[in-house]
Amino acid sequence: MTPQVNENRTDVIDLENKIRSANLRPTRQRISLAKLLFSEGNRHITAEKLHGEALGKGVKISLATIYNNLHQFTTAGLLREVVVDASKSYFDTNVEPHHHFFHEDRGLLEDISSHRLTVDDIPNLPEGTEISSIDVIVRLTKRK
Amino acid sequence: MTPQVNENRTDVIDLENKIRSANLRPTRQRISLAKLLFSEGNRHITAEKLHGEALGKGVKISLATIYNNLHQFTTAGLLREVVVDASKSYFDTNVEPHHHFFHEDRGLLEDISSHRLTVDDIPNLPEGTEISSIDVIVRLTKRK
DNA sequence: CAACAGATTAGAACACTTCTAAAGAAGAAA
DNA sequence: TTTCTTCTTTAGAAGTGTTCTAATCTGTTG
Ligand SMILES: [Mn+2]
Ligand SMILES: [Mn+2]
Ligand SMILES: [Zn+2]
Ligand SMILES: [Zn+2]
Repeated sequence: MTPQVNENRTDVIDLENKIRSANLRPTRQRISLAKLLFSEGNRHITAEKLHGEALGKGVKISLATIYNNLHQFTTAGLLREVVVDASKSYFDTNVEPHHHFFHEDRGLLEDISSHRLTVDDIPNLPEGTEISSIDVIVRLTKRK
Repeated sequence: MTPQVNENRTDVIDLENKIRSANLRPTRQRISLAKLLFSEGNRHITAEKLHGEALGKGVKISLATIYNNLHQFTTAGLLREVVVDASKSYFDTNVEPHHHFFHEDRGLLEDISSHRLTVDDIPNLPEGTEISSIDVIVRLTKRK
C-alpha cells in the first residue's frame, strides 16, 4: 500500500512545515504532538489529556514538554486557550473566532461558529481599553 | 451620633437575616464576610483577596473559612462564581443574569447588564441537553 | 564534522483549593 | 440556665494543575 505510506510522509512534512513556520524546530516530540493535535479535525484538549494520549500511543514525552509546546503553539497562533473551568486549561486547535458549548458534566467543549451565534449591543468600552476577544460559553447540563 | 449607630445595627440585622435565610448560622466570621461582600454595591472578588481584606480590617478568620463560606453562599444563591481565569475563581455578588468586561491586565471584572448586551441565534442544543447558563466575557486590554 | 542555540527532561517548587480531624460556638430542649 | 446536638471554624496537611530549574540532549548552521 504505497499510497498510505506516501500520505503519511506528506502529512509529516506538512506538520514539520507548520512547526517551522512558527520558528520552532521540528523535534520528534513536536511532530508527535502536532500529529495528535492537527491531523484530524478540530480538538479541544487539556495538557494532561494530551500527555496521556501521547504516552498511550507510545510517544515518550514529558509533561513539561507538553506545556512548553502548548504555550509555544498558542503564542505562534496555532492554538488558542479557552477558559471554561477554573481549575484547568483547554487548548483549541480552531483558531478562527468562534464560541463554545461546554458540557459541564463531561468537561467537553464543542464549537459554535460565530456566524451562527452573534453578540449584539456591546456597550461602550471603558476609557482607554480595547477588545482583546469576546468569549461566549453556553454551559450545558443533561436535560432533566 | 445615634443615627449612625442605629444604621449599623440595622445593617447587621439585615445581614444576619440574609445568612439565616440561607439556613446558615450567623457566626462572627459569616457576618464579617457578609459585611465585606454585601454592604456596598456589587463586587467581584477572589478568595485570597477577600481573606486579605478581612485580615486588613482586623477580622480574624482562616482561609478555609473563606472558602467554606464562599461556596456555601454560592450554593445558597447569594453569590455566583465567574470563570475568567484558568488559575483562580472569582465570586460575584450580582446574581442576576449579566455579562462581564474583564480587564486582563488588572484581573478586574466589570458588569454588563444583559439588557444591554444580548446573545442572538443560539444554535439548536445538542440532543439531551439544556442550558445551565450563558457567559459572555468581553476581554479588554489597554488601548495601544 | 564542530559549535551553538534551542529543546527536552525529571523533579522541585508554586499557587490555589480542598481535606482532615479536633476544638469551639450556636441554637434547641428541658 | 444548663445540657445536648449539630454546625462551624481552624491549622495545617494534602491535592492538583502548572511553572521553574538546571542539567542533558538535539537540530541547525557553517
Ligand atoms: Mn497558560
Ligand atoms: Mn469552587
Ligand atoms: Zn473551539
Ligand atoms: Zn458580575
